[in-house]
Parts: sequence; C-alpha cells; structure tokens
Amino acid sequence: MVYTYEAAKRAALEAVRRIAGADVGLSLATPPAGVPADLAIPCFPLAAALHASPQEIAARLARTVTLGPLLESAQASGGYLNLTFARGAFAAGVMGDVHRMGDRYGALDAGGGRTVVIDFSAPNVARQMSVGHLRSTIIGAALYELHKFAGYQPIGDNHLGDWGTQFGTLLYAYHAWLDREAYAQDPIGELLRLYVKFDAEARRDPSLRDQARQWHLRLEQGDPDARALWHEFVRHSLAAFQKIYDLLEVRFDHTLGESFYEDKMGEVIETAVRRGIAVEDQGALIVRLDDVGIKTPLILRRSDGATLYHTRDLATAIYRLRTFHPSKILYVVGADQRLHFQQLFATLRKLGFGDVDYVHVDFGLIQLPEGRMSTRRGRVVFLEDVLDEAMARARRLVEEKNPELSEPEKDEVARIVGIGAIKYADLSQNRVKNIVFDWDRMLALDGDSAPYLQYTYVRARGILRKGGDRAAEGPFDPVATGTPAEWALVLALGNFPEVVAEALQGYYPHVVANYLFALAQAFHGFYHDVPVLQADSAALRRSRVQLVAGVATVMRTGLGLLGIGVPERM
RNA sequence: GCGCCCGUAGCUCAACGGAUAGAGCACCAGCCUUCGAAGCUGGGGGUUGGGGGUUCGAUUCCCUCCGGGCGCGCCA
Repeated sequence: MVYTYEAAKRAALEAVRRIAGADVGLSLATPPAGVPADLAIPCFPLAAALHASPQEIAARLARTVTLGPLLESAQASGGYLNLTFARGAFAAGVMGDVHRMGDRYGALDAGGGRTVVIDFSAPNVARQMSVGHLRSTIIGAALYELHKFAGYQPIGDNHLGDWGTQFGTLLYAYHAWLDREAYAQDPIGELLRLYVKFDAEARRDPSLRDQARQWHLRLEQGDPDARALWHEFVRHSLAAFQKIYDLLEVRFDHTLGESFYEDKMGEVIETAVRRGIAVEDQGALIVRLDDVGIKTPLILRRSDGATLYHTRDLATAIYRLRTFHPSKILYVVGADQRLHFQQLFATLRKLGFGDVDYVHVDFGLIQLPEGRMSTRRGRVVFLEDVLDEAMARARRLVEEKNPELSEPEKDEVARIVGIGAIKYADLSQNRVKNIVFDWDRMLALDGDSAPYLQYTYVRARGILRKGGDRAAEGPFDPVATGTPAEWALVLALGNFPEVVAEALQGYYPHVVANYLFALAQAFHGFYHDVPVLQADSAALRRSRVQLVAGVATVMRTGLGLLGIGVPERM
C-alpha cells in the first residue's frame, strides 16, 4: 500500500530524475513556513554533475518538469525547486486513504509478518516499582504497538528480575529481622525495609554478605525452605506489579523471569567451553571480547560457581530464538547497561546465534533533583504514588471542567487523562535524554501534554456527535482545502504514515508524540477559525466533517500507538 | 585514567546535512450571544557550551577543550 503523501513525493523525485539523470542523489525537504510550496528539492548537489549553478538548475527544472496528477506547479527559488501539490487530487487521495483504511490508516507492511521479541519493563521482584521502571514499561509498550501497526508479530516478554544474589540478602534478612505483623499487612513494604536494613547492617558488619551468599547458594541448589520463601516473594511481587500494569493498561505475552532459565544455563556454559569461547581465569569462567573491541570480558560463571545475569541473558536469548524464531529482539533497558548488551550481543554472535537483529533500545535515567535514585538509601519515588497523584489531579480538573458527568465517568476520565499525561510526559521526548523527576512537569495537564491531544479528540467527537457523522457520506470536495487551516489538516493527515515509519525506524515513540501535538495544534486552529456544521454549502460541510473525522481517527490511533487512551468527554 | 551518552530561549524540550533554529511552560496584552476557553491570537526573548575542521550549506558529521550523566571482571 502506497499512501498519497508518499506517492506525491515519489512522483516529484521521479520527475526530476527524468531530467537530471537516474543516478543523481536527490533529497526532499519541507519548505519553511513563509514559502508557498509543499515540497522542496535542493539543487545544490546537482551542480557538479550538471555543470551549472544550483539556481540555473532549479530554474531549468521548474520550466521542464512534467508534473503528475498530484503535483500542480514548480517554481525555482534560489537553489531550490519548490513544488506545490494539486490540492484537489492530493486531498482526495489522502481523504480516500483515511476513509478506506479507517482505524488502520497509517498501518504499514514493513514487518511482513515477521516476529519481533520485545523485552521490557522487567522490574526486580521484592521491591516496589519506582518511577525508574516507568520508562522501560511505557517505551516498550509503545514499541509493541508500533511494531504491530507496522506489520510485525510482536511478542512482549516481561523479563522479571526474580533471581540472583539479591535473594540471598533477602533470605538472610528475612530470617534475621522479619516483622511478621508488618509482613502480613504489606509484604512488599516489609521486604523493602529488610532490603534497606540489610544494606545498612552490612556496612557495619561485612560478614553478613558472606551469610547472604550462603543463602543464595542454598537457593540455587534447591534448598526447599529457601525455594518456598523465594516463591512467596515472587507471588507477592507479581500481585503488586499487576495493579500497576492494570492502571497503565500494559500487557505481556509472557512473563518469563530470570528464574525460568535456571536449568538452561548449563547448556550455554558447556557450548561456550566446548567451542573454546569461554576460558577459566582467576577461578571464573569468562568470554574474552578484545577481538571485537570490547575490553571487559563477559563473566559466565563466578569463581564460587554461581551464575550471573550475563549467563541468564544468554540463555534467555537462545531460548527466544529457538521458541519464537524472531527476526529482531529488542531490549528496552536503560543506557547504563550499554556495555552489558554489547558484551551479550558479541557473545551470542561468537556462539553462532548471529542471524538475528539484536537491538538495545536504550534510554536515559530518571534522576531525582538530589541525584540518582537509590532504593537502598530510601531515595526513591514509587511509581504507584505518581500514578495516584496524576489521577487525583486529573480528577480535580474534571470536577471543575465537567461537574455534570457521573461519578464513575469522572473516575474513568481521570484515569485516562492522568495516566495519559504521565505516559506522554515521558514518550514525548527523545528517549536518550536523562530526566530529572519533577512532579509538576511529569503531571502537566496543559500545553504540550496528553490532555491537549485528548481534548482535540473530544472536540472532534463533539462535532461528529452533533449530526456530523451522517453528513459525512459522499466524496471529499476540494473546496474544503481553501483556507490555510483546512489545508494544514490535509497535509498533517497525509503525513501520518511516514511518521509511523520514522518512529519505527529509530525506535522513537517521541516522533509520533511530536506529530500528534502538531496535528492537535492544527486542529485547534481549524476549530477556532472554520465553521463545520454551519458551513455555507452541503459539500463544504460534508468535507469539513470528513476532515474532523480524519483528525479524530488519527488522533485515536496515534495515541493508541503510545498506549494512551482517549475519552469521549473530559 | 579509558570508553559511551547528553549540552539548543529564564525553565522543559523539538528540528531526514538544507531556506529566517521552532514549541510548551513562565511573563505581558487580547478573545467565550457561533461546533466545549483542558482552547485561540499577538508580544518580548538565541553567539545551538567554547574553539577548530569537512561541506555549496552544520544544531546535525569529524577533532579538541569545558560542563553534566553513565559505565569500566566475579551486583542486576
């Protein structure tokens, strides 16, 4: 499926290539705001090949290009060839695409049905989720939707941190200091207290760490008491996590924690040893990676015989390859683990599992104004508190703006708007940047925020409910491209599929967010300036209603790609 | 010390190597008898951290310095 915007761009490039030659490197640009054109082709790169100045080339092209049905005029402007769309044909094409595709408008077949495994969220068991877990969870969920929309078969796997030495410390602390009453009341809260206390005590008495290691070993060796307690911790944690996932409306196809791979690591180690990839060093088993430019070796097995997360991640990747046969595996994990993933991917290639794209979709850390978050030091903001506060603020605003809604409706709107605001605050900026946590920024409900976009949808739906729906039948009439506000909407709607492609390409949800914000701005301007239901003619009214319907559809699907919902009223 | 990432308006952020670097917030001045004002219009605000280089053209690519973050063998 080739969308109209894409078709128009291809037509423009081909028209120029017919004159300038097939092998010239051409690029397309969007003219700046004041320029009366829809596309621009810089002619500077052609100067050398065509032995003429960019200005002359642009002028000659403007005179000689043959424009297809989607293009109307060509003018030279300095070294640029500026092209305008044939508004009637272009708008009819775009609006036809939107109407025909409906909720699928913007969908791609880039994935060709191939499978992509997406590893995201992955909180550590026995601790509350902090705002630090938010990014992986919602970026991962957005990439899941994006891949599904682009023709992939996504598989979401929540790779829980449910194994490792941390359970040694927890088992020790549980036996040493458990407050049974507190544990019965709030198991995760009590486990957190034990975790923090252990850290403090172990500073004074380092021998505690040895005892914790003993517990860890007992757990790995299958000690029944240790196993039973561990299982209990995991169960409590999953229940707590699920509450948050329900609020966020995030789902996984699998929740295979690290412990799932406990019995799958032996094979990895054996293979690595047999192939001579792993060697003993200082009592540990390591994989040297100097030959691929990584100075730090990957440790496969500690000198005391215990495994590490490297080992589990290797087993995990191999399991995923064998079970799901993906073309890509995405790891949505913070940038602080870059080295780990470089090591992991390099080792997988050495082991012969290189026939798949491994992508570390990294993101910056969420920090507090006073520095890095640290659960151990109690310097942490819990995700649940942030979600509650967001919903509470949204709820107060609904009460003020729309007191006539029923109580359940207000609650539902508060949830959609509040949670949406949090997701948008994160997804609207480039994931590589660190974020300093700030309540007011994270929970903003005006300006460039989810509610602004949701309000766009609400306004559009308001018009459609008022009889606009029925008025929409019939062809789109080009008279409804006459004002700047209308034409801006046509262009924006037409651009959506390419935005999806660009976001997918770089694993950048913020590309979608930025686009939707621009669409919302265009719509609010249109809403203010252009009467829809009171339009002068039936054709105009019908076509404007179609624009409104298109905005509503794209806004809903676009926000859906970000995992953000839309209310009918707010 | 070595490696990776970031540095754009007072604050928070955008900007396929392309024309005059754009938004939001904050501040100031306007707009509700017309489809919902969670909105719209206008205003001031910039040596894109500094300095070199590549290029017809650099916020974008390269080098260097400064500032911040992260990582660098038995935690995850």
